[in-house]
Amino acid sequence: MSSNIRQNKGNNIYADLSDYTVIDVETTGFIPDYCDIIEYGALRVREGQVVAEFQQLCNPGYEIDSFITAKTGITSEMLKGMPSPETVIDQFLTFLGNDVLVGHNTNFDINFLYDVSDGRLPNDFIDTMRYARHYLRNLERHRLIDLVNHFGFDSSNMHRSIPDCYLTKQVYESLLPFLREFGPYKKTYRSEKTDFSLLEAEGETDPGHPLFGKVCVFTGTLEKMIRREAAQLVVNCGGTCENSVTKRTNFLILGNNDYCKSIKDGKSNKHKKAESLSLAGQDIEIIPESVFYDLVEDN
DNA sequence: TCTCCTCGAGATCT
DNA sequence: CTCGAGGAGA
Repeated sequence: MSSNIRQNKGNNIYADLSDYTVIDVETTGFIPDYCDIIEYGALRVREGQVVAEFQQLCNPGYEIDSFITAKTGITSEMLKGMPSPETVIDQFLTFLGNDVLVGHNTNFDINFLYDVSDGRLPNDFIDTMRYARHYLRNLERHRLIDLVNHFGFDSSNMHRSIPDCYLTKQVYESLLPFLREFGPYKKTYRSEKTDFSLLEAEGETDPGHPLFGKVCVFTGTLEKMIRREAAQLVVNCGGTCENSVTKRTNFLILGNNDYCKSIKDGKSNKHKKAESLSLAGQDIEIIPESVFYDLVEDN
């Protein structure tokens, strides 16, 4: 089974559910083409309560690597006499039924299950990692362990399928309030991402602040935050943000543009335009990101 | 101005 | 894989 064509896979969805099934599989490695499931795990949830569990160790037919044993605690010895992954998949699919499947980095589990079931896995699924990356942007990392710690759950018993399913359920429930408040993530184009005109100041603005009444424009990738967050800081100081350098522009904030292949001399088109406007006498300053943060914090 | 495209960076699962 | 960024083209 080719791993990059999984036509009948379900969709990765945003949904506020109380009936679903949590899944987690342990495997011999990352790549479905070369690795196998060694443990199935699932929890059927109805009205928010676990009403059934499915747990089964499987023997892939070869010794498993020591680093898998170190990670999961599953040894080759434990798998002796266990059924093969292929002989368990039908029971597992029956357990899943038509439920939406909840997991952490669910694509990983789905791809293994899809392949071993020969494509009989059309269930839509929910990925708590994706939710967390969207709603908990301030977290440095979004591994299951990071979310478990963030929400204050007990992480002492991780890396087997059933305990991880329970933790994933708790994490999903903890992320639902964010979904309710902010709505599902929508793929947005720049027009929405960078429409800063609707931003309102959080708190009082200081007319004496250097950014008060000033028009700011960003170029390049900011190191410390996305543009919308930086734009909010500007608005909090009484300034506004726009998307292109014009005769109104007072500050151009330079992010990192190293990656951009089309920029050959280290300066973006916005940068060049700002320089020419500056030479023409316009009140425009070109400042690096670090200076920008000093400015907005100066209040 | 708005939409579509491409590119590079970074992250998660065992 | 997803996401944010600039740029082309309408």
